[in-house]
Amino acid sequence: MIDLHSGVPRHRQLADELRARLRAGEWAPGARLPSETRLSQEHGVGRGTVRRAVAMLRAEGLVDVASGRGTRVRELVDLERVAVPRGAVTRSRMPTVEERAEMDIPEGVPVLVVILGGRVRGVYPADRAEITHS
Amino acid sequence: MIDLHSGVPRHRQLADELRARLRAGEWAPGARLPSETRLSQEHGVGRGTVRRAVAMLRAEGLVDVASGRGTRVRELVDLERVAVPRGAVTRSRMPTVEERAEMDIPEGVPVLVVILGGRVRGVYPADRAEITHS
DNA sequence: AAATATTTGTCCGTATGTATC
DNA sequence: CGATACATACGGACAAATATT
Repeated sequence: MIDLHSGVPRHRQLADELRARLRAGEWAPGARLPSETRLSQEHGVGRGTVRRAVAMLRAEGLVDVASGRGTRVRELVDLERVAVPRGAVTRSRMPTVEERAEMDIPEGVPVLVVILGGRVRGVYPADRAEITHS
Repeated sequence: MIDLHSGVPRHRQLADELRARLRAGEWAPGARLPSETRLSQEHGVGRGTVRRAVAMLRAEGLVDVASGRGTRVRELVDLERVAVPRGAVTRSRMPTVEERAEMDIPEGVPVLVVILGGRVRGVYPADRAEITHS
């Protein structure tokens, strides 16, 4: 329940609640969450506030949102194993807009950057790849 | 210049412009960008639109925003080297809210997750650590 | 130290557009 | 085609944090 006088922003309270319910498995991967309008009515907040809450979950990589189709729990795919040799260095960061477009990386998904000999040897979306050290 | 009829959302156009100016080095790390009100006036868009644009840059890890203090270019710190043995696996994802609070991870910064023998051996903020394979 | 100005944060209502069912 | 659902954008109003005078 959202407390209007707790000092905690309403969109944050709503995000916290939805996150907890997601973790509890209330919605299976691929399942749809209630619409923004519905959440707005049920929680007694404006739709803008709902959108801010959902935006947080998106940035955390928990859900996918598509226009006209609703908000869905992100489905996990098997990770491709990328083997790297000794001496390689792995970093991570958020993708550039160009990378997101070219590699079709959804919101809230970082990239793994493999560096060897000071040179970038590969950039991999973290929702589809993991680095193994051989 | 923002084109009202290009079909590209205005907050995206503004984010693109600011990102380009950031890349060009117009503001040094730690320097302040113009205030939201100023950007709003200069570009002829509402403040809400400016905030959405800046929110994109935040999610990309490019800037830090603090209430009353403005928007600043994120400063890069030296990366701590975390050495992992052969057979280790490295993944990346966005941190949970708990991790963000406990480890003081800013917006737009993923975590590196090191797994060994199927068990999580470490979680490191990607703006302060890199994985080396020894 | 105190008052004032600036700057970001929150939230609402409203309107319109676009995508999907 | 209509109904539903998300996307964009504005304006207004305060609140809270910080900076300035």
